Amino acid sequence: MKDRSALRLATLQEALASGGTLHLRDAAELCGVSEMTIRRDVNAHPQVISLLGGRLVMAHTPGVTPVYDLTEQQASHYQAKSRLCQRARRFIEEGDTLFIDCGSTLMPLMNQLSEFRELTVITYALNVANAVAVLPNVRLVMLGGLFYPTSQSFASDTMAESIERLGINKAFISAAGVDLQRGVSCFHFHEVVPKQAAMAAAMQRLLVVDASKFGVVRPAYFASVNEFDVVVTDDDDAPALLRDEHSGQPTITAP
Amino acid sequence: MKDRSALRLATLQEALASGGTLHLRDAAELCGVSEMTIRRDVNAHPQVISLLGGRLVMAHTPGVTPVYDLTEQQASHYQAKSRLCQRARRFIEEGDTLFIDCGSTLMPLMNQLSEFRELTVITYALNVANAVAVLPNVRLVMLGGLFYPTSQSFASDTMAESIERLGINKAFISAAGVDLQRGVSCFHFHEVVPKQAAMAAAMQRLLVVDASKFGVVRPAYFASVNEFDVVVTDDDDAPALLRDEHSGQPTITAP
DNA sequence: CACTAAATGTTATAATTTTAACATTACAAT
DNA sequence: ATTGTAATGTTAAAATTATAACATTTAGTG
Repeated sequence: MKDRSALRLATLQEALASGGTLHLRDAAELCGVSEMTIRRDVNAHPQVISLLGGRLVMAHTPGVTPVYDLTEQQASHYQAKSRLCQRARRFIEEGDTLFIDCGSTLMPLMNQLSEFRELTVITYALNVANAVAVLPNVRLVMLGGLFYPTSQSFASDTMAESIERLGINKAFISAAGVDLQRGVSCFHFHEVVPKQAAMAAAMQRLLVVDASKFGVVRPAYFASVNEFDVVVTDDDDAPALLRDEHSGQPTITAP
Repeated sequence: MKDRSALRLATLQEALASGGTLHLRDAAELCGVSEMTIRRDVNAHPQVISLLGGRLVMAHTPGVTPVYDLTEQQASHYQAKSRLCQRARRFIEEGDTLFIDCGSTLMPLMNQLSEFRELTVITYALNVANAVAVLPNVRLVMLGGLFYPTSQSFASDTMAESIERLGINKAFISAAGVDLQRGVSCFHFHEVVPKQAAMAAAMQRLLVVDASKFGVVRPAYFASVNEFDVVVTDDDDAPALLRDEHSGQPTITAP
């Protein structure tokens, strides 16, 4: 017998390629077989198509949910990040033009932007862009270039001058390491130019970092701590860690 | 009473940001409320999070399924689009640098790029970028600018010159209307500049359109039919529709 | 052409999810 | 404090989905 199963799988994959869901009964009708057969097909290839509440969804295809369950622990980790961003949110005002850095730290902040009437977000990160693209009240400006998967962001040789031309109210910058002596650093060198350009162009510079980043140094240095106007953090000891004789010390958010 | 509902939504969104699913009971425990409350929260915001077989999934997040049901008709419609792109795929060669236009027509083509060893994709569309970003074998170049939700694409005053600087092998262009006399057109004027610039910069220009587009004229004209080297279509009558006395007639893919 | 084995279909049953109605709690304003 | 309103919780019933066991069909083989 020919492998009709593979043929059906291909049909269903095609149907789902653009990223929707297909009800089991429709899939069965589409393939001209019983629901049970579709069930068996799909269960035999969980890495291709998954069955979720009677509906077929792609498991892995570009732009589609890998269907696995988050543990409660994983989920609560995001809660902590979310709290950090709730502090950062207090610095945003109606009508602001915000520069949003790449990384996962600032993602929860994007979910809070729907509370404003009108904002503009400038970013060079794909994940940030996606989060903002669905908000009808936020204008999105994307800085393009070559894509770097590790940071989900773009870089180009013209990015610095593109940023110079923009009017930025507040630059929200994230980092992988913060050290009073050795400065603020990140993992990837391609992030340095956009970060520095945004800081130069912005009226206010905010560093958003969780407690785990203090005393850490990463490969790519991009600024000293006192170049920032505000440090937003969830670390109770941050004020002590960042105490400095310099006059240009940033405000540190209380825990 | 404070709006705890929005807070829970943000928490759940954050938990789901990396693209998994969260069981209703875990979501309830995570937020410290009953399952019914989560149900109500989620049902009130179907465009943010959907409930699918007792599990929460993002409706829109980066690389994640928008959860709506494909009808059988829609599903087979995608099959048609997919077939169209299978024809378009035959023009791609190993190592190519491709310009990919915005719209939904060319999305199935992105799913087929993993069959190549190495490619480069240049685009100004967010949905295309998301599809390509997950392919390890494809270099992605994004053209940024202000985001236009209707076409999920970006536009800027420097895009034309950005494209001029790029070396494009093949430009895959989509359209909303194709007419021999009135030319090739799309809905939105902001798409005109990138389309024209890409066609000018490319070594080969391919128009990819399904049968429904022939004889249709849309607001924004951007090219005449014979500016294209190839017309990829699933319309059997296309050769007749596009017959022309001009010498520069494009190749038309056989049905 | 009968035989075998795999694939598919059918049915009944179990488990789960959804819905609806109503009870309870929490908050705000007086 | 008291009351009204909105939010949340609880429960039971309905609808849906999943599983398992067994019947039937189909394709390949001698």
